[in-house]
Amino acid sequence: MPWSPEQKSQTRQRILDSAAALFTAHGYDRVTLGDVMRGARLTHGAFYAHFPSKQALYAEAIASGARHSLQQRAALCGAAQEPWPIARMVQAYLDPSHARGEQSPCPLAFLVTDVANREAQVREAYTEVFQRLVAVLERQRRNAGHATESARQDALALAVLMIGGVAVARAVDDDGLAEALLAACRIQGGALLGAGESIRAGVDPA
Amino acid sequence: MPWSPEQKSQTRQRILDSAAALFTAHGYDRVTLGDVMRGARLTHGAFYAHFPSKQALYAEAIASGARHSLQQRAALCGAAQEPWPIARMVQAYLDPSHARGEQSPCPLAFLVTDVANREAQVREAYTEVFQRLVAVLERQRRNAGHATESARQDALALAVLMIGGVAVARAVDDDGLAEALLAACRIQGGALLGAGESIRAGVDPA
DNA sequence: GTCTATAGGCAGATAGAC
DNA sequence: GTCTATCTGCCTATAGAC
Repeated sequence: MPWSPEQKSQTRQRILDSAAALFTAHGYDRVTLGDVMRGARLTHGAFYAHFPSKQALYAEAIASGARHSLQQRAALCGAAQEPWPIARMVQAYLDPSHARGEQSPCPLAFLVTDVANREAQVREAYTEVFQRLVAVLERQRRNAGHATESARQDALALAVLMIGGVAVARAVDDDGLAEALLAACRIQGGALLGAGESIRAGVDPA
Repeated sequence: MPWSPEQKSQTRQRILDSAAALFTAHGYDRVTLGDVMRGARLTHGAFYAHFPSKQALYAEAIASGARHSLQQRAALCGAAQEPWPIARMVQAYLDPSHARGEQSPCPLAFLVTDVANREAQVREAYTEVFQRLVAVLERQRRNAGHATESARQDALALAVLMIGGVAVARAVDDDGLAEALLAACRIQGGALLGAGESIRAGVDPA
């Protein structure tokens, strides 16, 4: 059975997709290479023809998974939408369905803690995707007429609110609490984005 | 060599302290029972005289560690301090030294992701401590004259900002970025607490 | 490139002497 | 209660046939 060069890269991509889904859902240590390869419809022996180690796969899976997740979420809130497509993206990010792991969840939130103290490769991948998210949020603030420094501060706080909100919602063992907490983040996030009256729901931050 | 009843509970506490420190720093899977027992100056064989399983130890370590961490942080910002001791506590929580793991770090932030999808025991422990933190923040808002519902929303968002801020700062591979992000959270957290002019540092949100 | 088989190591849990 | 020794199973990584 011959193998075309593009067939290999397709297989590689299948492994990567399987890895992104599994790692994001369960964390690095609770996923075995056997699980990943099974998800890619292969056996574990074939792994090392595509990646040098589990750690390397993890780093690539984070990069690939986060890009895919953010792009999809951005696409869902289409560029051709109303006044603030980014505000809608933030709301979608903080939706309970995302915290439950539906619709290609974001490794940034699902793996925050899992990444700490891990090899340089992994943390670099995480950092790069995080910077990308912050940049998107920051541009939105600058376009709304805010000073560069202030826009960056708001963007950083908003990114933390998004990631932290989903992460804590997932950690907590009480659906009602999780939803209340996500709602609070959506409101606070809306305020931070300056979406103002059109999104806020009757809060009064004094 | 005889053993008094209180000597056993002292030993148990040593194990618990060792476990809290190690789990918080490295996460559940990267810590072995051998590590924990070594930290308590015992050998691994003695473990099961005190706890039924590693998971049970983890749950207790989270509860004990978080209580200890929050109490200590609250104590550091003494009850006899200026107008808003809680505002000071929030600032201390979001200090880079905390994110670096100094001064008995908070499992709530260091283990957010590590706890997801784990046994009921573990998530219950996490949830209970989280509720405790939110309650403290919420009372502060109510005492400041805010409506109950609004106070709870603000408290939830603030808790997420604290936990998420420290977690992301730890995940990221860039000290400058980590500090900028923590600073943004401190400012945003100060605003959320209504600490206003006395803590804010020249930001203009609007 | 993919398979089966296995090397090699590690860690949770248990047994039994003291 | 604490120790040493061991059982047991799992997982990363490699070897070698196809």
